[in-house]
Amino acid sequence: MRSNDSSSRFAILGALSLRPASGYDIKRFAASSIGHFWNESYGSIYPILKKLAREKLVQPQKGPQNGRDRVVYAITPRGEQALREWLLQAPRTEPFRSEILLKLFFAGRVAAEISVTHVQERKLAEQRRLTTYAQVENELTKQHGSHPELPYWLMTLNYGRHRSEAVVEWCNETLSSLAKLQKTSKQKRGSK
Amino acid sequence: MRSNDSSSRFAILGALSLRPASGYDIKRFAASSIGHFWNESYGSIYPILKKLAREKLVQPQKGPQNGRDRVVYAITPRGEQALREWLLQAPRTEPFRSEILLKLFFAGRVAAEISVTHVQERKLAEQRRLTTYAQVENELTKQHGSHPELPYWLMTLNYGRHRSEAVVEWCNETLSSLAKLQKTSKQKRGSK
DNA sequence: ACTACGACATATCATTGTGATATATCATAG
DNA sequence: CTATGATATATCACAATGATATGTCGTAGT
Repeated sequence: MRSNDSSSRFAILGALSLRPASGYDIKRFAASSIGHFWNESYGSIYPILKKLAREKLVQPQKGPQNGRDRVVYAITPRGEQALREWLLQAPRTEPFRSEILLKLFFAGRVAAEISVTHVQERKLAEQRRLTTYAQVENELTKQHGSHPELPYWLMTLNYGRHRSEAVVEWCNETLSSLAKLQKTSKQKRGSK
Repeated sequence: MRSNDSSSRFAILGALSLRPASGYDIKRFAASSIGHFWNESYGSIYPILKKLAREKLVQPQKGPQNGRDRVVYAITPRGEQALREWLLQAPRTEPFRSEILLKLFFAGRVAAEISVTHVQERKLAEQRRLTTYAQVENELTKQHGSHPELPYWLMTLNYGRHRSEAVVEWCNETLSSLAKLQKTSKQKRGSK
């Protein structure tokens, strides 16, 4: 029955609590701001917006706003209330599904070099993320240095930083483990 | 068109590459072994098993095996080949959707105490995970100390350890940030 | 001998989300 | 004046979840 606990609707409601926006705007907001830890696809945004409108949690603003085919939604007081109520609930434990770990678990079936490549690529990706986080933090503090919500934004950024650093560290350890595995398997082949 | 790239089918194929198993067995395997980083639900396991059987990547073994309504599947050589091919492909970057971060991003709308509670609970959960990982590592090295794939299993465990440690560290930093926020907001209320 | 319970086993379904693609408009650079 | 790229909404097949239904079997307790 409970069809109102989807977190997506609250991500959208949250975006609208910052400023009125169209589905397209929300997608771009999701891609930039909260995009580091939250994704929304058009496939959910537009249906959810209509649903929220039916429930009077958001209001489509009048008329074609630009001449464009643009529907801008604004959050209603009821919507803000719903958002606050959701914020009170304990967040769900995030589902954790890692394909690289799944492959590593079964990696005995292929050459160790394969895993080395995968781990190296992952390491690079996380390092790129780290530089992105640093840039975002810089711009954020410059442009919104006194915004009252800045501390919260920095907390989410800090999460990403810790996470990526941990993954890089893990990559290093894993690469050295894999190197050892390669050595011993070469020894075996050599002694045959 | 490409309907053969679902990772779930390879998780199942991987499980069957260890030993023949029923859908129920696979679910239990997923819940224990790879369960720390991979979940499978009955809703995918049974349909996928049938699909894999149609594609001759697995073979249902003959007859009711126990008197029970049990269908045990074994991987075929073609299935092992498909598994190895999948292992060669670069793993997808794991989708990262964190509800606690989403709530934190919008947490300015509610009292800081709310966020404190959420973060504390998360910290406890990660600490519980860490003790679990330690136990699993212990049992694994005791019971399969010389298993050739043990190093790979330990790599996946090590990932979980790094990740949870990073989250605990983040929780500590976040809790102290939140404490500061509470102080300053009390000051404001006091000076009014 | 009976029965309640928990483990075993498969199946199904509504809901949620993704990612790709289709369609169309508008601004602007060449 | 036309090609391109940003803006904007919509749709769909596919994937996955998680809850629930249905039933069997072994066995512990009475």
